[in-house]
Amino acid sequence: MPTHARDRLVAAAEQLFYEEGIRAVGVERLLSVSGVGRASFYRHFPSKDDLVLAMLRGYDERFREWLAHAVEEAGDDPTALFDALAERFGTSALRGCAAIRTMIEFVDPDHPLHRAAVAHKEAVVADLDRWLAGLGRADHAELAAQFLLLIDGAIVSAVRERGPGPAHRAKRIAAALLATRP
Amino acid sequence: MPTHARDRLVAAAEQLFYEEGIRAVGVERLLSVSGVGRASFYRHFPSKDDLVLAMLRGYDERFREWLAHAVEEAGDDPTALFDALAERFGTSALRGCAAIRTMIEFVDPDHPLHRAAVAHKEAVVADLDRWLAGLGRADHAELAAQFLLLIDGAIVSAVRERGPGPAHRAKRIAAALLATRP
DNA sequence: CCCGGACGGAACCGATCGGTTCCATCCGGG
DNA sequence: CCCGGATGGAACCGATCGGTTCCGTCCGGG
Repeated sequence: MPTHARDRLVAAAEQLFYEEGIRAVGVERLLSVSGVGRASFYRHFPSKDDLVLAMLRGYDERFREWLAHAVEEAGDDPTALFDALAERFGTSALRGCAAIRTMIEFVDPDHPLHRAAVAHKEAVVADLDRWLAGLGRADHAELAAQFLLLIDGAIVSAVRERGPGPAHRAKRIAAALLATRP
Repeated sequence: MPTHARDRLVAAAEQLFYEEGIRAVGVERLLSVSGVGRASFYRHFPSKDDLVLAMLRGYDERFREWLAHAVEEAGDDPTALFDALAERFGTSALRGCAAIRTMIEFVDPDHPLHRAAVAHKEAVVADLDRWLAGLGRADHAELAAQFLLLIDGAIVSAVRERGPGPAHRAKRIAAALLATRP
């Protein structure tokens, strides 16, 4: 339990936006769940969108760190990320990826929140590219894009299927891609 | 230009919900764009959600027909669907897949609109399964699920990348999958 | 010609939206 | 001890939300 109002707001935002959607959650709910006063909200964030932005920043940081840890733990095997994904899919109420959902809820490509979500995905693909290049693959750039396509496909599939199935499926595809020489 | 109020409403719904999102478009906008009176709206649809449902039904029908046509035209080659996808991605403002977006905007798995979107995806995977089984693949079920994962991954990628790139990427992956003997 | 169904316009409803303002309180450091 | 910054509560704002109701009009078939 964070003590500062700002931290409590971000925590409530992460939970509520993830479970119900951004447009679906009003400021009122955020206040009652976080226990923060209305005035304090707008002292810390000029608008609701800025809170969403803060939530996205935290998501970007945690998710990529989590991914990197999974890959590193497996001896720099990028396909290990799908095992980590499978584990995550197995837990309770999966609701997809915060960035994908933001990208889709704010579908206008010029919207700041859409752009922030896109930036997260581009950062992930850059991470993937580094790991795949580390494997000595000449086609690391294409592979990185393919891996992100598999990750996003697995996430969307998992929202509807529930369970680790889509992650295993994506891993099998990824392994097949790595098995073919470039 | 459909003459009947109901058809005009569905047409406006398809356009507006696709371009801006379901929650983002109020009944007011639907009325002014369609030129339908408020009373007529609720004469044809008990609620806004029912209009969304009607829109989804139309999307399911058209999209699957379009997919089937693309596959059939290529001599029953299922990977041809990615070429059709690439063509679609190349045009103007791609905003993703109506079903994925509905599934994500109404993320509660028990919500009728979420369920309807899931049903569409399950119908697509059933179509894929038939085509792949027609190829004589023993692993047609797994392949069908993999193909849908690739389709959804390509769509999500395309929302952020714009252009046919993700579709070509997905096709290359699909071809690699078909190249490996089961 | 006239009747009835389909329709559009507008007023209206309570609820909620995101956001502003004022005020009382609480708490820690000087 | 006391001051100041951070806070929570509540009233209030205009706008919009989804939905209901009534009424005048238009148009085609009997």
